[in-house]
Amino acid sequence: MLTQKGKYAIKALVYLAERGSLVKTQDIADYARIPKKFLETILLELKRHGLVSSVQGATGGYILAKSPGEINLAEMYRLFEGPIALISCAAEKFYAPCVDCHDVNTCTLRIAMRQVRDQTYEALEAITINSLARKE
Amino acid sequence: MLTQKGKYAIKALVYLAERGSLVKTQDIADYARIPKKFLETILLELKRHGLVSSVQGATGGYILAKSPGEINLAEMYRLFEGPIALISCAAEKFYAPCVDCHDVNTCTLRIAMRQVRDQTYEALEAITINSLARKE
DNA sequence: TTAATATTCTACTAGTTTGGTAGAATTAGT
DNA sequence: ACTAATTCTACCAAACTAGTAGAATATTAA
Repeated sequence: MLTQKGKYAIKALVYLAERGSLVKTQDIADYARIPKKFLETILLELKRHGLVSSVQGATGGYILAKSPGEINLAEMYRLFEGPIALISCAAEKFYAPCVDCHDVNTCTLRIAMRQVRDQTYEALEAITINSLARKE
Repeated sequence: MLTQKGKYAIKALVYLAERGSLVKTQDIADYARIPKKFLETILLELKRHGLVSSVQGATGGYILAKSPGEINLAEMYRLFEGPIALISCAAEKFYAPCVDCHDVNTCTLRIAMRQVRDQTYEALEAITINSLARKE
């Protein structure tokens, strides 16, 4: 399951994609029903990762820094949740060997979990912020 | 990511499948490198769910209660980790509506996450304890 | 019948993660 | 200068994770 934080991050990006221009934190919080203070920390994190950019001051706010079609949920998952794989030795970006594994190369669980990861990755990668945004 | 507990549970079942007869907790713990006391609680949980059965006393131990081909990782995931879906409103067995959702029927995130769930489910369901066991 | 060895059961615990909040500092438009 | 926004650091309660402790019970073998 996604954390609330990860879910909020996705919803915030989708709303920014729908608006397409500078949006105040308060507006996002109201629309997506996210506690404003919590949303602030999430937006800062998104900014640090280059997904949004901000304008300071009284007329400031946030705006997408990348095309919404270029942000997919596999990337988002990794940012907020960590490895897509269910065990670290089956991960692509977060690979780490199992401590309790006898032989990494012949571990049947690792091989099976790698296939699960690949399937899940494909599904997540196919979903972009743009595909989630409501266009009218 | 799987919890250690869930991973241990799978490894224990796989080892029981490989042995095919009554096995002492200590043997499983040694082979699968699981803290024995922790493994005890896991085996009890597996027993309560009908996946293993036990024999008490000095020559006791655990044995699979179902055919290893009939236990798949989707079932195991649900027992030890919860919903396969990444958000509860996209879950099949653990469905729960989102508090912060505007309209469940048109929520684009729910629809997309349902596809992710379906893909992941298919992959997990295809893996059985038998397919993970090493036969010689 | 008693010692040995196994499962069973309940409770506890240290550490980490989650889902936030508080409050002050900074920035920019009017 | 005032107002309203972002930025930054620190904090916190509750839940979850990964176990451990210890006693009770069941069975076998001597």
